[in-house]
Order: sequence, then structure tokens, then C-alpha cells
Amino acid sequence: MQLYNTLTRQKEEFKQISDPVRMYVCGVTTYDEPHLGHALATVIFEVLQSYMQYRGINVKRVQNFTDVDDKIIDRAAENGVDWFDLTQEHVASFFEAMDGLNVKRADVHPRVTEEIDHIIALIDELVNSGAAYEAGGSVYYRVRRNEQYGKLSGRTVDGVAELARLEPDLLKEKPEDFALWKAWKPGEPSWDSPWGPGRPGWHIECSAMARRYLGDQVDIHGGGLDLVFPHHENEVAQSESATGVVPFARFWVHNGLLRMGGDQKMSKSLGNFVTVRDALKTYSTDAIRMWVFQSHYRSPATYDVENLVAAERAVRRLRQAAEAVNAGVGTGEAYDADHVRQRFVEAMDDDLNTPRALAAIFDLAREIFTEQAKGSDISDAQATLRELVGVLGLTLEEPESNDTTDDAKIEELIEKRQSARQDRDYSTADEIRDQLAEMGVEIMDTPQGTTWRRA
RNA sequence: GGCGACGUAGCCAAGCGGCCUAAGGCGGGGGUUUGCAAAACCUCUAUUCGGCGGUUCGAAUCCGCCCGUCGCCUCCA
Repeated sequence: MQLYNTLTRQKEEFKQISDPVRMYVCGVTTYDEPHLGHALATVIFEVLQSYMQYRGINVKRVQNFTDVDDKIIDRAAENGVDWFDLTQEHVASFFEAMDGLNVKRADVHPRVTEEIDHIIALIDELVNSGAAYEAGGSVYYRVRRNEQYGKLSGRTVDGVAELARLEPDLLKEKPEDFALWKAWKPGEPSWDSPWGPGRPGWHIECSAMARRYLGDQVDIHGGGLDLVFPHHENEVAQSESATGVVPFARFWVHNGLLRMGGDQKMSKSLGNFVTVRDALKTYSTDAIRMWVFQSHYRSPATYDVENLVAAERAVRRLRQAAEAVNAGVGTGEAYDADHVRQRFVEAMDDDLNTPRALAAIFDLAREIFTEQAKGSDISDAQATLRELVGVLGLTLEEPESNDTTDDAKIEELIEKRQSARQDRDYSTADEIRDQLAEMGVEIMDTPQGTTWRRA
């Protein structure tokens, strides 16, 4: 399988050197509702894992929660709530959102607040080796001591130092040094440490958690493109300084950022985000996932109502194909869908090219319909369709409706219409159909009888 | 200012040197089927890939310049 590696800026053959493959994905900071950008990132790495597993490769996926940081503290203060309560609430809302999107849990979901000992131990190592230093109760990483600093993001330390809006902190040796441990300030949560009370800096947590759950090296490290600098760059620096294992991550995989119609990225700081919860009120789980897969993971995806509606209809087509009634008599010959499976695998092997994989699936859907019309046995083809679609986490289930309309009432109307049709009383039949349509019910007359669904 | 990404049909989006007179989805036109619909099927919907040059036997694909859009540069998936 080929994967694009941010570190080398090219696609590389992924070779399994550990079993299971070790995958670390940067998770969310729990101070607000997860939005569609988080959904995008999480779904992509979930599918990378499930596709690899489909190909017979075991993958252990770890995705963290950053449950203590500046934004959480600030938000809690604004809302007058306890920071830890805020954090717990949003861990829950993250899981709720991901369940809603049919995202399988990672193998481990560590939280910073539960990893403090390991974080402190890692910082301690860095201090002892001289890679970091204590100053005023905080600990900073010596960026300039690391000759390789900048290799992931393609930046030079001078470039960073010159124009970056670096924290003015007189205690630091150099402005480009970043905090591993932040000394306690009034009103902030803190833990005891060899340097006094404080809390972890933003980047060190991931190094500590990756190491604890996956070891000194990971095979795949994922996250949004916006994390490349400084977050991932700093992770590389810390981890490699501490362990001496280079590279810390063999493959850096970054997903493109989600943009809003106005071409700006969706972000909490811009306040233009759509929460997963809201999206699920209007669109089905499958539709949202379909929308994610219809563009390549490294391209920026655009959130647009039209795109979601199109995805919803596209899913409906696949559902239709999966549920098509097997004619199975005619030639009796089973239609062979194996070539589609091959196309699917080829596409996914090429840097997780989901749009191309979907193209194969849609072609299969068309073939199912045409073969059905010919009277071929389509059950194998349908099984293949479900198999491939399953790798992408699409269920093809009818979206649940919170419509309270009584099913029995609908069935009753359909029966009434059926008898009217038998009496060739088409105007009554059409009236009933209109009536059903007003109730949001669509009906379809088939040789096997009339079926219906909520529009 | 530095680093980077992108610009393909009405919309979304693959393709990244010859299999491209460019996948797939949505939308739209015409036809088949249907009592009429819905669903489905068939068919049409980019001779062209932001613009201009260049490299090459050959370019949407490589190079240069220009135009436009976006991201990162210590809050961010």
C-alpha cells in the first residue's frame, strides 16, 4: 500500500514492520462540541485502520483527548464552570458524535489528565539529558540544540524565530523554545512535579502517550494538516531527543482541512463551525461519511449543503442496489463481482483514494441493476457491495426517522390505495398517494407489491 | 516576508507523461418501463483540463511566468 508521507513529501510503500501496526492520531481538545472537521479527521484514520485490517494487517489505533489546556481553562472560566466538568462533558460529546457517525472506537483513548506521571517522567528525561531546562518552575525544550528541528514542517529555526508570534517569556533562554511544563498560575489546575506545581505543555502529551501505548516508534502518526507546525514538529523533536529512535513516526499522514462555503476553513476560533450533532439532525450517518469519502483525504473538503444533499442521494442509490430483489432465475448464472473488488483495493492501496474506490462501488451498483434486469443471480454481487461499503463504514441502513407518524396508518392507506388501483379507480389511488406524500411518505409500486419509505 | 496546497463539465470530484476523443456522484435533457408516478435501465450533458509560453515524438499531467483562491508560521482535526 502506498501512503503519502509528510516527512518525505511523497508517496511511499507502506511496509509492515511491526504487528500490530502502531497508529497514533491526534485527538481533540475537549472544550467544545466536535465539529465536522473533527469528524473528517477521525473518520479518515478510522477507515485507514479498517482498510488495513481488511487487507489482513492488524492495526492498533490510539487517539487521545487533550483534556487540560489553556482553552479549556479559559472556557471554563468564561462559563463559570469547573474545568474538569467541562472536559468530561466534551469527552462524552465526542464519543456521542463519533457513535452517531458510526466511527469505531480506537483501541485506546488516553487522556492527558490520566497520563500526568508518564508525561512528567518523559520531561524529566529530557531535562536530565540537557534537551530541556527548568526556568521559573516551567520546563522548556531547547530547540536550537536539535539539529533536525524543522524537518517535518520544512522550516528553519531562524525562520520560526524571526517572524513567529512567539510568547514573550523572559524566562526562556530563547524565544523559540517551547514549554513542556507550565508552572502553576492562580486559578489553574496543577499537579506536583520535580519543578513544582504545574501542568503539561501542549505537545509533550502526545509524545508521552504514543510512547506509553505504542512504544518508542510509531508506524503512522495522523492528524490535521494544521498540526504539522508547531505541534507535530515539536512532538518529533521531543520524542527523538528522549528515545534516540529516529524517525519517531515512520509515516506522517495529514488530512486536508475542512472549508466552509466561503472558502475559509471550519474552525472553532473563527466561530464558523457546524457541529456533528447538528449535521446529524439533517443528514444520515452514511451521507456524512459518503461526503467525506467523495474527496481525497488530503484535499481540502468543502462543507456545502448541496454536497451533503448529493451525498445523501448517492447513498440512497447504493442502498437501492444492495436491497434490489434478486431475480435469480433467468440464466441462473451468478454474476461475478470480483473485478470490482480488485479495483476497490487498487484505489485504496493508492494512498487511500476513496473517490476512486467509490467509483468502483458505483459501477458495481449499476451492474447489479442491469444484471438484475437480465435475470442473473445478483446475490454475490450484492454481498460484495456490502463487503466493500462495510470497509468504509457505510451501513446502507434506512436512516432512522424521528417521524412519529404511525406505520400502521401508512400501511392502511397503502392498502386502501391498492384496492382502488385494482378497481382501476386511479384518481382515488393518486389522491391517497398525494396524501402519503404530504405525510412525507414515498411509495414505489413494484411487481412484488408496493413499498414505501420516508422521504 | 517564509513554508505549503489548490484552480478539471451547472455543482462536487478522480486522473498527475501515451490505455484521456478525461472516472464516479449530484443536477439537467431525451427515450424505455409504469394506469400515472417512484425506483431502475439506455442515451446525451468538458475535442477539453485558470491564462500565456517552454520541454517532449507526445502534457490536464513536467518546467517557467502570470492571474485567482486557500492553509500554516507556537490556540486549531
